[in-house]
Amino acid sequence: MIDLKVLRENPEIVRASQRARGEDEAVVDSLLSADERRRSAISRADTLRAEQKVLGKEVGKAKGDDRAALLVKAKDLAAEVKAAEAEQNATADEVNELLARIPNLVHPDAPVGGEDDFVVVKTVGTPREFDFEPQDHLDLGTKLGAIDMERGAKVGGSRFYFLRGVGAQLELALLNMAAAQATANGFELMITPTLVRPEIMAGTGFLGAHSSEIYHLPNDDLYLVGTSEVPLAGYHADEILDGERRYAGWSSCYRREAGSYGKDTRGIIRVHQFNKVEMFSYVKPEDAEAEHARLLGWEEEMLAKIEVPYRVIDTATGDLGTSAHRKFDCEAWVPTQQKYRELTSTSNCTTFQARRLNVRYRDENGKSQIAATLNGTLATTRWIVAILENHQNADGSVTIPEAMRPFMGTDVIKPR
RNA sequence: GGAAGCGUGGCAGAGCGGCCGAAUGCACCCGCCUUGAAAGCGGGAGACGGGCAACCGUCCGGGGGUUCAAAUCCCUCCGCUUCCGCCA
Repeated sequence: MIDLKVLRENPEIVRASQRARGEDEAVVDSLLSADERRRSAISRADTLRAEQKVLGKEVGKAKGDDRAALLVKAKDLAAEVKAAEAEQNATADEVNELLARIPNLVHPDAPVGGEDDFVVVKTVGTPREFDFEPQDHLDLGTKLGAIDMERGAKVGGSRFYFLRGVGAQLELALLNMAAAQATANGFELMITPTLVRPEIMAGTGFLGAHSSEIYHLPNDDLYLVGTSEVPLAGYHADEILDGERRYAGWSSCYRREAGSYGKDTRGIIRVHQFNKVEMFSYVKPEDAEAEHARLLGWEEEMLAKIEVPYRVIDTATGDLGTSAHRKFDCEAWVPTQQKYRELTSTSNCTTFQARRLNVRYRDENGKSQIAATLNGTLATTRWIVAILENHQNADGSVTIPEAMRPFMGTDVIKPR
């Protein structure tokens, strides 16, 4: 949630952010008035409660007729307090409900617009010229005995797959390489729960506009996570940290992909379940922007290791997640699509998630402050697409990028 | 799945319906003492909300109830522990 103080002192910032996202601006004024009513309700209830406290003590001391008379007064006051508290709760609920509808404030430098209005920050490497007709990742993967889509569908339905043999090895090599890099860079490796409680899912901002993306188990009221960002953000909920923290979460991720019918139906680009190593940082708000640049740097370090051409984009405001202040994606070149496709995504969520989840840190003066959270992808199953297609050879074999060989144990994988 | 018990401040751990935001110990901070430290002595220190402030209010797992008054009594949900059963 956003900071109410910012809203009170600078509502125009919030309005501008809403405009940039293409979201409702009127909610800002509704919230301002609800906040005003809430504060006066608090003040009324506080005053009455203070009176009640004093009177209650007198009742305790009084005897006989005095006591009876005081009791009558106290009963009336109790009724007033109850009414005032009801008003306080009602206005607080109203504020919270409106607050929950406002996504994070966007970064002033983020490009304004929709999905296609991103800005290319840079392009690294050049797409390879093939002297043969390149195969797509599914043809390659099938012939290599790496991907079994048909049986995936038989067992789990559409958008499910088996990684087998060298495919499974390739994924483990990739994720292990990511885990090793993260550890070397000071991240603590974490294997997280992939089912979480509603408060945690809501706290990370995924139960708002994008809730249809999320699997829910109604019998247990648990949600399947679409990224280990969710459990890692919840990890320190209701805690006060004594410094910054960096975690690398390894988990399976589950996405319903509702509303993407017909999109990327071939292969493992868009699937219901995949694995991912995700970086997650807790830092002071003033360090968040610098941390965001560092996360992007570590993503690029990983991309360099798989030796594929890629570009970095600054995502447009309309395409930001609820919690994101700014987002950079790294997109790898996919030869058979003649397109760049997203491999990583790093978001600066500023204090938005931490405020909902009540994650704080102790500042130099010993005061508690809301922390900032950031996340960024280090590797996912989808990376296999880029590796297979970019490093394929005319005979259908695939050369393993040098940095991955120690993790893979071989230089090349061949059709069976 | 059944049964019982428990959930209090950074940690441990007291707590009679009003004198409880809460004893005590440890840890922490500041003094004194000491060449320095430890010990000892004295003092300080929770979180959140409202207010320019003095100050006021809220918070004893969450929510609801009883009562003039709830950490304390009742209901409910969540979590933890133990025992039994079942399954891996």
